[in-house]
Amino acid sequence: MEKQEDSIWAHCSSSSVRRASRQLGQLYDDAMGPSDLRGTQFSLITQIAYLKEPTQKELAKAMVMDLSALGHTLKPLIRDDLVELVPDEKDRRAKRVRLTPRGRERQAEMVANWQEAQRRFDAVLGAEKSAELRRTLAFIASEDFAKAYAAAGKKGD
Amino acid sequence: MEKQEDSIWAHCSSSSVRRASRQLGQLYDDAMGPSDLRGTQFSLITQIAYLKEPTQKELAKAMVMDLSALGHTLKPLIRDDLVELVPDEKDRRAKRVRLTPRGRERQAEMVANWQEAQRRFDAVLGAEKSAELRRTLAFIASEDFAKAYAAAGKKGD
DNA sequence: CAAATATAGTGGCATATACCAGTAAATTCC
DNA sequence: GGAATTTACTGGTATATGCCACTATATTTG
Repeated sequence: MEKQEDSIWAHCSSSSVRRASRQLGQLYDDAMGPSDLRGTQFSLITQIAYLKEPTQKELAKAMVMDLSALGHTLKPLIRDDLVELVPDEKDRRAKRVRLTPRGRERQAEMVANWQEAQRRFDAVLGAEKSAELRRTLAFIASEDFAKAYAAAGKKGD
Repeated sequence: MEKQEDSIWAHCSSSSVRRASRQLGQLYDDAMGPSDLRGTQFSLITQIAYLKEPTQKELAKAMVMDLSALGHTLKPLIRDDLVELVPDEKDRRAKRVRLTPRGRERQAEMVANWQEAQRRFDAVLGAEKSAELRRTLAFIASEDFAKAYAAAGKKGD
């Protein structure tokens, strides 16, 4: 009981993930070269491209991000004319997120840079472990995980 | 080559880690109960306690965090009298980070809450996979990893 | 030892991200 | 169909985190 000798990283999954995300944020941003686009922004516009004009709500859910956080994160991209918000036809509350031509262009340009950053990652960790890690993290980010996590607290809480 | 059909989460380790960290930030903060202390702050003061009065530089390194980012992050904790900065005796440039009595108290109080949050995590992912994940993430956060990552770019770049 | 350089921190600015309190539009319920 | 509720988003505030420029102190060098 007096021990708890080890660093928190050895025991806390949340802190471990967070710390790794700081390291990778740095490494990927460096590897992707001097672009005005951050790694976070690249993954965001890539997700927008993938979802093809999602509402903010849909995009936030895919990103596992708070809706208002997403709104704030979009602002610099809108300011720089990479993204625009267009009101939904049917639901006038909703606004769809769309890449501008410039946004599509920048996204496409960055793909090769991202691939290089990811190639390095795979080279260091190994393609197998890399893929396995992404699967595990995708599960952790899933709704199923969140539900199971909530359920695991029902009794002990 | 035209494909790239899958979502970015399936291919980008950095984005995957980041997205999982958002989810876990939420889940842990919820599970740790209504405290004025965030999960990030708990892990920070726990690391301070572990290192026993580190300099900001040392602490930043352990956290894999930018020195100035650390400085900013410490401010609310100093304001709330959980942490204090004391000039180092020998090197007057350096300031050591020390928990106040109140800080030690709050840290100790939160340990049980954190354990519950972590217990849930292990329950959902499985203790084995959980431990394995933390090992992988600790490697990713290590200097060895950063060096190997840099080296992996030397040729292709 | 004095000048040049390196190190530790600070402050300003920018993005990332969350919570909460609105606002407006849609949906549900008498 | 109009009131109550829910949903989608906005804006404000706070923490999280990084970069850069600057300051103060230490270390290295000639």
